[in-house]
Amino acid sequence: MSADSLTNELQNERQKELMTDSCISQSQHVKVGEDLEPWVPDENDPGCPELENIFDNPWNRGWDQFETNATLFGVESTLNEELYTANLESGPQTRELEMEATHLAREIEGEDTLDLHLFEEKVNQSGENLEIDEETQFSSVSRKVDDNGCGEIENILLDSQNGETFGDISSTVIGRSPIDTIVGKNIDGTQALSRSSVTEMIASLIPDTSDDSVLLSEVAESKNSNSRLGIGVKPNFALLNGEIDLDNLSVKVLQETFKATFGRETSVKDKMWLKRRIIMGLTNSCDFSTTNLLLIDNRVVKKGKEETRKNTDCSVSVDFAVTSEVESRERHTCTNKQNGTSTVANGMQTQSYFQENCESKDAYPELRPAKRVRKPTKRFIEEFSEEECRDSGAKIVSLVKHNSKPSAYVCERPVHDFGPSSRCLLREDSLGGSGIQVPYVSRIRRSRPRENFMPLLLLMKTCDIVLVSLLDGGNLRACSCDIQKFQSGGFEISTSLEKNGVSSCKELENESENEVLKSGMSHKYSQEPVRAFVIFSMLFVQVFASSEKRKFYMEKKTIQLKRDSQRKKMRSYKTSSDDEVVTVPTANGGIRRKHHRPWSLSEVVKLVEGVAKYGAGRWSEIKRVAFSSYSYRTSVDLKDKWRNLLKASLAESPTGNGIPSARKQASLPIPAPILSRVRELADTQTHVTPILSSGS
DNA sequence: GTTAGGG
DNA sequence: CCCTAAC
Repeated sequence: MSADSLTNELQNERQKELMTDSCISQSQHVKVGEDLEPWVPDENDPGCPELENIFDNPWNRGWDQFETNATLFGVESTLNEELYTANLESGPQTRELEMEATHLAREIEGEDTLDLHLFEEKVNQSGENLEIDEETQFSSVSRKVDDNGCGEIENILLDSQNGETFGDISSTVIGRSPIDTIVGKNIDGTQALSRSSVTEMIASLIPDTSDDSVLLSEVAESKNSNSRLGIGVKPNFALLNGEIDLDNLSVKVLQETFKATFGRETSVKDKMWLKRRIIMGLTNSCDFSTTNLLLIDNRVVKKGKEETRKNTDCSVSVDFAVTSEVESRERHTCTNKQNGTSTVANGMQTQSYFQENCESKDAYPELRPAKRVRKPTKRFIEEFSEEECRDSGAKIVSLVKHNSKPSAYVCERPVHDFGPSSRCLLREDSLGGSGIQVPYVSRIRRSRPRENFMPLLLLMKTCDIVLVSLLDGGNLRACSCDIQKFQSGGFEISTSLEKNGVSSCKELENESENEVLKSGMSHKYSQEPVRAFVIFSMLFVQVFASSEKRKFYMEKKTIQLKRDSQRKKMRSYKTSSDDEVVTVPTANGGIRRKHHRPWSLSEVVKLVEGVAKYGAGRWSEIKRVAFSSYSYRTSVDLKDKWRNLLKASLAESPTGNGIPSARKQASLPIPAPILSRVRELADTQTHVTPILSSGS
């Protein structure tokens, strides 16, 4: 076959491929553009065996495949329905289970949805008019649904571009329920913020939109599902009530804690993993043991006996302190668990504690993610947070909107409130030009979460109540606030944002945006403001700010701290973290390695001495002996530093001729004597293994 | 849990 | 300084 014929062949082939139906039709002289008529089956023709739904046809009604099989072919069916379906055992529990199932079903069917489209469907069904503009209805991306796990990234993205993006969203959100959840814990068992006071507080916080009333009434009106909620196996966070440092726990204990937290065993031995999971679990779970009042996702959840309703008409002043971030993550685990453990069908008595957290999502099927997707790497998140840090230059407190009524204050607390590293930060770019300022959240570095988490945990424990705003998914922040007395007119917000080293937001990855934190410290309710640990959504703040209907007069105000005792407590907590988090802005504008801590000469000397004493490689030993007071220097750090020293010593004077390295001195130059000592040690100690032989 | 080595 | 395989 010649090359030409081959190409011809190919061309023909290609032409055939490119032939369209119309081309073919034309070639066969079929009229192009002829009106098409639908095919109608012949009325008297029963035999269309290829048609779908053949059994739906009238002439097939009542056709029994088994019967036909038996008569025609003499085949008896052995089908046993029970082989494929579970028989419900009738017993004492069945009744309850059925009732619960019915209840759940009713709830699911009756529940308001937060998904715009489902909402639309519902409204359409009920024949009402949906008063949402088309743009919102069809064009807006529904941020509520985090169905692929990317919402998190998205939230981070959103976070960094609040200004542009949020305006859009907030309008959508206002159309829905602005606040989803509040969680309160009563203080001494007799006095607690009542539902209504909480509701009022939220009512005050939320801008007036037509939907608010609906929502709030819903919040106020305790759902009758409460009874179901108190039961079941709860995570035992009593384990975490004391001053337990997760870092000091062994893997075994961590595993036990994990079990207590999640209600299941784990074989994972990775400490860090365990710690993170536990922390997450803690963050996300409801511990009813110390909580009398919970509002979860539009529902008031009450524990045990009736809570008192004393403070119905007190007003609230929120004093935002400490901000940190809670990133939403892995809430899917939660839902999955829920599906597995608390369905009625499996007859399990154990209700997963996820029940509380997730059942609401059952009511919102749209909230249930389809599948889990890999979460962004820590590096990714970190890079993002770095960008964010640069972008939104943190400012110290600021004013917000002005209006006739000075009802809200932005307050700044003394920096020393929660320790030396405290800072008051707000970001001003977050609210789409509304002018309000949002707490600036410092995202923290990837490792050593413990330093950040424990203070947060402890802070939380010093709080009297825990408020969780569950708005839209994702971007949650946590802070602690003082809530003061209510006045009829409104409320006071005094905001002070402090970074009290509680920056381990990342570790608090909230598996679900609608989760509950507890506060474990009981506190007498007195004239003092109630301390609240607040987790709020950035979107909430957005909504809050973007409403023109309710205006707030915010003013900068510094208040005196009232809680010396607490401060003392915090201070004592503080001592445990002797290594404060450092971010070093460099001269050329960037941010340096977040935790760069230059080695001091004395440290180097200590290290060299340590190596001389114990030998290179006994890093943990050296760490224990010589660096016990330097908690930020890990054995790995020592090893790294020694490696660098060795490199430096070799580069500096490989043969003692003292040629300075071409590499410029990044930090302080190591004195030659030390370097020579390093070399000396290296020589004497690495008799067998040649160190860094690759370089020479 | 610690260390080595790559990044 | 971080990460992680390997010990």
